[in-house]
Amino acid sequence: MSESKTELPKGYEPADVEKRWYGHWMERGYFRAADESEKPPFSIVMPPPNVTGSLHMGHAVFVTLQDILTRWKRMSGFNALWLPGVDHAGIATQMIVEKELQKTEGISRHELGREKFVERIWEWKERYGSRITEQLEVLGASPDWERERFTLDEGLSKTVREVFVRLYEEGLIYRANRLINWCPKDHTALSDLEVDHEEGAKGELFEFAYRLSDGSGEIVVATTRPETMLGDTAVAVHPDDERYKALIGKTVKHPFTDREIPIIADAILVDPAFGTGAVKITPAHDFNDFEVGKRHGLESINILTPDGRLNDRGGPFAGLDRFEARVAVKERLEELGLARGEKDHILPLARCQRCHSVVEPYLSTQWYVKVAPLAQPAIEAVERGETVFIPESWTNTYMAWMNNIHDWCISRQLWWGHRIPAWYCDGDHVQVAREVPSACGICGSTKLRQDEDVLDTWFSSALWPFSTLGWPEETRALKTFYPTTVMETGFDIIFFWVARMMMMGIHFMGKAPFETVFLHAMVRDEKGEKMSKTKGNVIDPLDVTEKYGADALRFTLASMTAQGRDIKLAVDRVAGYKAFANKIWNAARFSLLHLDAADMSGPVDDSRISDADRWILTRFHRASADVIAALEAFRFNEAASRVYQFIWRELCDWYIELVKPRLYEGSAEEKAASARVLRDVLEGSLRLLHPLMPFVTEEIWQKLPRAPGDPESIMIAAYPVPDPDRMADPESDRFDTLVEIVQAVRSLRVDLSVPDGAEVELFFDADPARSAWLEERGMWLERLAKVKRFVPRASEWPEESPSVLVHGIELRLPITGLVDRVELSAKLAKEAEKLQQEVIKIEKRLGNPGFVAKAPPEVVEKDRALAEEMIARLAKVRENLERISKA
RNA sequence: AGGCCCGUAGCUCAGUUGGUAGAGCACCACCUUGACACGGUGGGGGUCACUGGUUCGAGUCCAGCCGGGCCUACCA
Repeated sequence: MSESKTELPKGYEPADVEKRWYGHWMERGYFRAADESEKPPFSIVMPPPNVTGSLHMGHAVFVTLQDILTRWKRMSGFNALWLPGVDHAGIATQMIVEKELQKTEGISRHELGREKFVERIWEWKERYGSRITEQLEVLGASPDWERERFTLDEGLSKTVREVFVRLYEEGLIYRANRLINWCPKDHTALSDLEVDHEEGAKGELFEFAYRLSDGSGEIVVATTRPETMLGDTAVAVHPDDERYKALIGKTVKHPFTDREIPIIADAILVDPAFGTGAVKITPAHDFNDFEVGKRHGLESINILTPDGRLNDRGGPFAGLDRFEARVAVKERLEELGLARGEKDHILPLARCQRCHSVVEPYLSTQWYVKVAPLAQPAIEAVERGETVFIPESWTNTYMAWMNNIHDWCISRQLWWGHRIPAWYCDGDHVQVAREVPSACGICGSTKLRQDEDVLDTWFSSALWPFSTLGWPEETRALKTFYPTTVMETGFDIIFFWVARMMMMGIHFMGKAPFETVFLHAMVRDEKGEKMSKTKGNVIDPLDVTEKYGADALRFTLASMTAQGRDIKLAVDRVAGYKAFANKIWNAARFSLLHLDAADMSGPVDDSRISDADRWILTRFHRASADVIAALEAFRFNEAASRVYQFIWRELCDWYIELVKPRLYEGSAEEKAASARVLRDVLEGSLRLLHPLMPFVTEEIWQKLPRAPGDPESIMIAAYPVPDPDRMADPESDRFDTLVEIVQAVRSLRVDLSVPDGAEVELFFDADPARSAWLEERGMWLERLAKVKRFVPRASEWPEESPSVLVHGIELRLPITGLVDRVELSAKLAKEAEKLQQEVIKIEKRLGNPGFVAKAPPEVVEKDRALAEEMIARLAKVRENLERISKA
């Protein structure tokens, strides 16, 4: 890094700067957190991206927000840990490698065999598994990479086994044969959450008749899935339905099999008003029917194979795909004269979240977690505020889910994942163990085979906050960082992940895994539509970063993260914040031309600095306080806009202009004092901004003159600490008047068509004290408002000129021949009209006895003062108008 | 069916105990002044979806209503 203050390039170019600094930070180990420290702990565990993932805006959001929090806390004196990791992503990864295998070698995973196939996936992981984390680095992420974990690594696998065995021993994991959601394409069971319910798919309600066995007639049922009738084992009617009362207890004859099917009464399931009021019951292929089957002791007939074809219980339809069978069954029923018509019907469709196949309710034996006992403490933890959701409204969502939670199907018929630590002997005894058992614990048989299934990927994710810290070992890191401070993630995985971490964390650690859960919104395109490859509206973070820099993207995402709102990302915005980085860059370029003069000995000497210096110091401390308050409340957009407003509007637009007279024309002493303030405020601004824009701030910071004790990187410098005395400095507020006068004069110049370059005489009318005050500060008016002479009213007074009032000081410029009097009159008339309206409004309020009597005195007082000022201004504008139109 | 969120300037959005409606971009006019045209200065633009209520006072609280989005739910 160059130490010289030589000219910086004119524009800020992020590309090389970002790469350079990231490498430097890594080398110096700034991202590391200590297992033990004097400093208070702050911890975030990163939501592990899928090993198959490539960077998208969702990642960019979490990286941005978590990195902001981590950098801010690190700078604020915390032992800040951001623990990174990667998820093995069961189905997704297996599918990718399977596809690759098929493509390159033309063989299926079955042909290769389980062991070899899993080896292939590991090879794939070694080659491509670090891509996603490398992409996170581009954004400036500062997690402690040395602690990076993979959900399938040795340590975490051990945690998973330990948890599984303990839960099994506690009776909270069990095995059962029941209906589950089955994906016929992926050949695996799915949890309820992995099924998407599609709204309003077009289908039809098909009606057909079952003939009564005794030949006395028929009963008509309705279905959206005619093929399931092959597995029907009852027809249900409502017990009070007069139409069918006499039929209850009779049987019907199945047209394709020899089965006799009973007609039963079930008041829970049957709605007499829907369809025909008679319902075919297929316990093996419908969740409701399964319950009916249990109530009435019906047989469950599975008619499907795992890949969604009709099995040999499908009679003449065996071998057909389920959708082919649907058509075939209908046709056959029609041929038999049993069809009774069909109606259009909107039906909900359940689809596999991964492959979008229509999911089938399927009878099979799976492993489950009994969640109710785990959910209760997790509910209570939130109720008593041990864990807080932000935005708060997610609390309801969490509660609603937890209060109505179903057992969690955790076994998956995949090869990639944590294999279930259960073994079966030839005597069919089950043994769940931490290590491979040598013999059956019940019958002593040594012929053992391990359960073929693996665990739901989310099972290991649920353990993330403590598995990554070394549990079940009682590590120092675990002691220091658990419970974690913040969980920052997307609301879409509140059930998948957050709720389950809560349950597991409390169960195994005795404490909820995080103090605060901050849920960010989804990133959409600028029109508010979900980004998707098919729509072609995906904005690639890497493209954006390349073009505008990581700082600009981060700042954009932060400034758009308002609580509870989707992030509608417009690339224009990013361009705007690149301009912001450039603005700071140029402010630094300017400053560096003068900072050699800065007096760096000791603290800032208030007796030597100017009003403007005091003013900006106050502003800086106020801005710092606001930014910190915003970050503490997770109001990222507020933090961003406040620091933006300070740096651009207050520091660049005002202070840099205000400090110029002294830098250019001041005495050496004045120069030294003001340059010091300029350095301090710029340097402080960089620290304030650093968590949001880490790169440009470091690049500039390194070029500034060091104060004694400054560290070697802004990353490890202290975050600004607002000083209450500075914030409350009354001198600073008095200076606001000068700012307003500058604005008023500039405005007058435009009104009077004074050419930009022309210097003017400023006439003013004020009490003696303020006159003196103003004249002493003439240098600023000279430079900022291009005033060449101050003329108090006593000497001359341009009677014909329009005037303006600023805090009781009346200002006038001499009128010139260039003025367009018609235009100016119109403008003044409009202004008068506006003021008039305001005055009417305020006077009406003040005239209301209720207001004066009941409103707080200070509010009334404020209004009175306001009315007075408005009236005075109105009078002035009217006078001006009269003078202008007369002349 | 139940729940949640949103509707404020042309666009994207702020607006935290109710007290003179804000920002960024876009737009108009002027300015290449010795940090920056990724810039400067000055402007225009809103009946805060709608209807009631509470209140001296409502963008802000309450009720209702319209419009948009999302989540949960086993209707054959």
